[in-house]
Amino acid sequence: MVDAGSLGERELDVMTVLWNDGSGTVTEVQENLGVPLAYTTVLTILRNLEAKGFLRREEEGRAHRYFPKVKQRAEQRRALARLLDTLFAGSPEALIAQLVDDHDLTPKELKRIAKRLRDSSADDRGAS
Amino acid sequence: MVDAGSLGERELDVMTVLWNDGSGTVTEVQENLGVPLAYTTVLTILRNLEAKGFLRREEEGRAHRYFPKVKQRAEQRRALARLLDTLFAGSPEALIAQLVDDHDLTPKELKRIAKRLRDSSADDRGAS
DNA sequence: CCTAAACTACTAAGCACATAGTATCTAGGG
DNA sequence: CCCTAGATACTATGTGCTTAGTAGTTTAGG
Repeated sequence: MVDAGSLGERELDVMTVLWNDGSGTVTEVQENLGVPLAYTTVLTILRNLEAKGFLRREEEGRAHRYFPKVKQRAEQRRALARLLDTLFAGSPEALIAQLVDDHDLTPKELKRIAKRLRDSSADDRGAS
Repeated sequence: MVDAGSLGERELDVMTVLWNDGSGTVTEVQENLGVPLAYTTVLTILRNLEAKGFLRREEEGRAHRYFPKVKQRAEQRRALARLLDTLFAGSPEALIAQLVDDHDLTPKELKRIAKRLRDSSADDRGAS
């Protein structure tokens, strides 16, 4: 199958901890996970993620320290692209509209986003 | 497990066909799927989706016609919320920024979206 | 009436993810 | 030297998704 693309729910949780903290041992990850999981469960997930190329590992004393090998940015992009393709028919407009309609975006946030869009827009029209 | 929440990849493909067309028989769905799947495979997916409550079924002659029971909107919302929570730390801004930065958007689209945001913003501030 | 075609129901195999137990190793304190 | 604590490696179970085959039913045509 060599999907190598999609992370499972828990796998994603674990990756998120590592992205936030930069690195972690099994114990550290276990502690920083929202959900309570057995030590060995966390270890298994980490090993699976390593096998799939999402992490690398360094020895640290008698333990191992795990580091993200892929950037969160890359996963964000991948997941977003997939969501766009599947549920939103490839229309970013539809997605953003949904976001605006469904979420409690404050006017403040909206203004910031609108500004960002305007800036970006300007760039696209001919930066420098 | 009664997850009832997340659709698999193919399940989502099938739902998309039904959302687009309004309804479909096994053969119709099979034909409108991008991927080539055996008739019985499509049937199985449809039955599974029905069992999970995503579809309902009506007899039509000797065949069955399947209808979406959940709205695409609902699934969009669910999937978007989930993506937001997991990979984007609950920040719609970050998500939109990503969308913009990844240059999936033409200036034209950006302008339309910005307008939509402005309108929404106005609403929030107090539409007259 | 009988056969072919279309359709459904039942069954099944393969794989990935979630979860965790047992066995083993290693370092440090008595 | 021995034992305990902490760590990893190996193994295992349950579940869900994907894919599809086989058996059975129903309908239309000859």
